[in-house]
Amino acid sequence: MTTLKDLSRHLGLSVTQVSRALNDHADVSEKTKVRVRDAAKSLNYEANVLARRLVTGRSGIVGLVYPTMPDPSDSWYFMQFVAGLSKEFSRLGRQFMLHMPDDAGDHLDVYDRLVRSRSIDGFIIMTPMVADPRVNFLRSRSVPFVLHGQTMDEPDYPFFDIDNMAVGYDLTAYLADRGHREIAIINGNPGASFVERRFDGYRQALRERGLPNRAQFEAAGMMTADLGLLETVRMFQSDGPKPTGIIASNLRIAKGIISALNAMGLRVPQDVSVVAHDDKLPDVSAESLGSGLTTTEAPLGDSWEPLARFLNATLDGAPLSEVQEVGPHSLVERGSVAVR
Amino acid sequence: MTTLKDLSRHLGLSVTQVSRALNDHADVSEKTKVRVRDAAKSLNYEANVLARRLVTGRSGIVGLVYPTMPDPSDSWYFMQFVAGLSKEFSRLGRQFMLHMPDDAGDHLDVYDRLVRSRSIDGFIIMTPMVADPRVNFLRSRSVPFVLHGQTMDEPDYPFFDIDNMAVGYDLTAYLADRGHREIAIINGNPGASFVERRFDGYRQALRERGLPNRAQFEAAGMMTADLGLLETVRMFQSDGPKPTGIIASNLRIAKGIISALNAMGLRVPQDVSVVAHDDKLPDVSAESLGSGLTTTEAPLGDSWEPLARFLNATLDGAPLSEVQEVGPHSLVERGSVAVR
DNA sequence: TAACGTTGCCGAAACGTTTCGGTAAATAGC
DNA sequence: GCTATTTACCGAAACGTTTCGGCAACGTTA
Repeated sequence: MTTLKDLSRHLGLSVTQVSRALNDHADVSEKTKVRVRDAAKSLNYEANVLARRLVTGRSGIVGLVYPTMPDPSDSWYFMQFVAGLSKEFSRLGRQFMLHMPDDAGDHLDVYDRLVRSRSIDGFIIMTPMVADPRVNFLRSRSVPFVLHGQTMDEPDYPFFDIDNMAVGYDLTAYLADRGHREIAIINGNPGASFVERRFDGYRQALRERGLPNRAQFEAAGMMTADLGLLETVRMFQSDGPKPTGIIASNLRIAKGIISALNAMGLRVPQDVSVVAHDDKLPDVSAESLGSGLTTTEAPLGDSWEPLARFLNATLDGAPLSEVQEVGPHSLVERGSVAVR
Repeated sequence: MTTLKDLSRHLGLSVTQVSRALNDHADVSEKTKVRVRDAAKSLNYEANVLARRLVTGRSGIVGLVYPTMPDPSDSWYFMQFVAGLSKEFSRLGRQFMLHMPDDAGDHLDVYDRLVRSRSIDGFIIMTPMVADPRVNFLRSRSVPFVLHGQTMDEPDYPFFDIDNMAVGYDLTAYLADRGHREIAIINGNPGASFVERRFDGYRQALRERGLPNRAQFEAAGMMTADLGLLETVRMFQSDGPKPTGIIASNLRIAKGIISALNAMGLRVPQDVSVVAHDDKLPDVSAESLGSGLTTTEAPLGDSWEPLARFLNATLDGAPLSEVQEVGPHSLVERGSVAVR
């Protein structure tokens, strides 16, 4: 394999100058640069990344620690995410590495080891918690990272997110403004930041309109059709008021809600209205649920490009203002809501 | 960050001896080893992989170049594969990196770049072709790799595979031995080694029994339910003899076959018998197809452990005999075959 | 006691880059 | 014509490991 030394010998230049020429530094004459580049090409020279990494102290690799083995139904999303990040980073000249620890937990030890052995330059963090230990840990070690989402405090780190509070608010307001007074929400795992933000939006919309905020109308859990089904049945079988409108935090939950309503002989939207947030994953579509589901939508698939870009820019020293973004979402009416 | 030098100063030992102690070399006294290990732990020392890589010339990273963006229905399998390899390698002290090139093709250029820049020590190669250019390329550069499958020639490389010829043979023989004379097979993409081997087994079983081997009874394509459906319809709508037994190369194809038969008013197994190979993927189960499908089975999920182990051993210099294995498969009768 | 193998240790070189500090020669300023 | 600046280059150090060759001290053997 050709090294810089070979090249320098061959050209009658110092190793220093050859290195600087190839890296396009200012104090190399244009003529020499051309000469060096030609020689590099003809000698089939490719820089040894291992040596470069040692001296720069950077591995050139960014990582994602995937917390759990995803549910089979999440696998398409997972794959899209991994593939998207992988490609995006390779386009940006970095490598992306996935780490899947065996056991559950926040895996701070995994981060610690990766950081200490200097094998990872920066991290992508998915679905952050309200107070996320990973964020605190990486911040304390001043290791670069980018969040898919935000924690609850003012973000002093790079992130890409959608306005989940607005999502919760918009869906609630949509139902309320059409006369619904008893509105339930079936949300994701408690503690996850996006879940709490959607709850916040939901509560704020209720509060502003003087509508009741009932504890038994707030459900949370792993976002599956089963959750939607079970929680809907629970709400309709317990004593007290029944919801006339239900908000689902994703389409799988919505699917479960609709199954439950059908099973109980309730029609959508005549008896109960249903709205949901749609991540635009290919496993379920809002059109195909019932006779079309009214949703807020924001494609999850649009997130990896900014995430990769932001982490990359951060590693290149970009200021915080350039690596924070709240992406758009929109409301699409499809007729799963009746006016009361 | 603690370095070897810090450690050696702290212990009053030479850097050499500290390094050798941590790497468990023979010429370090047991007492010193313990002392060094304790100090390393208490000083929170973790070897700088970048330096180690430079001096050993090895990146410690193995790679998989995933050829295409998998079909959504393949994503669970893909994820299992990636997760399995990732974990397995991390257990073995290596890191696993996925590369997903944008465009289709052999991606020999991708392999070339990864090899030349010394960023990957070895590769896992999935679904090899009968004559696989990647195998030839890596062999010519003497880069270690392991095959999930085999090419058609005598394998002089590490691999894990199942006996696909036997799979084709067993399924065919099972039908033939129950009186079927017109047996069709719907297989995977032509050129893939496992596909051709199953065809070979199918043909051999027919030949040995003096049964006709009709070109129109051999179908191949992307292994989806659509393929099974379309090819079944084609076989029954064209002139000439109709199959009384159909072999599906996986359960998705089988599902399509059964849909087609149902649509045409044919019953399984009374009118047409169906058997399949079952990879034990969680999206379809042999039990739930029709009233239970007779299959050969070999869990794909059992493959990544040997694959990782073999590549790892190869990198550590293990002889070929220890890194080649043909895994088991079994035949499970479930009553989708009628005796004629 | 002399020769010899074993044990436990060390200094220095090597891996192939990048970069710091310095230095001649060429150019510019006045 | 003299000083100041710019241009183009170089030697050497640094990054943190692993490993090669050597070397004392010690016990064993004859």
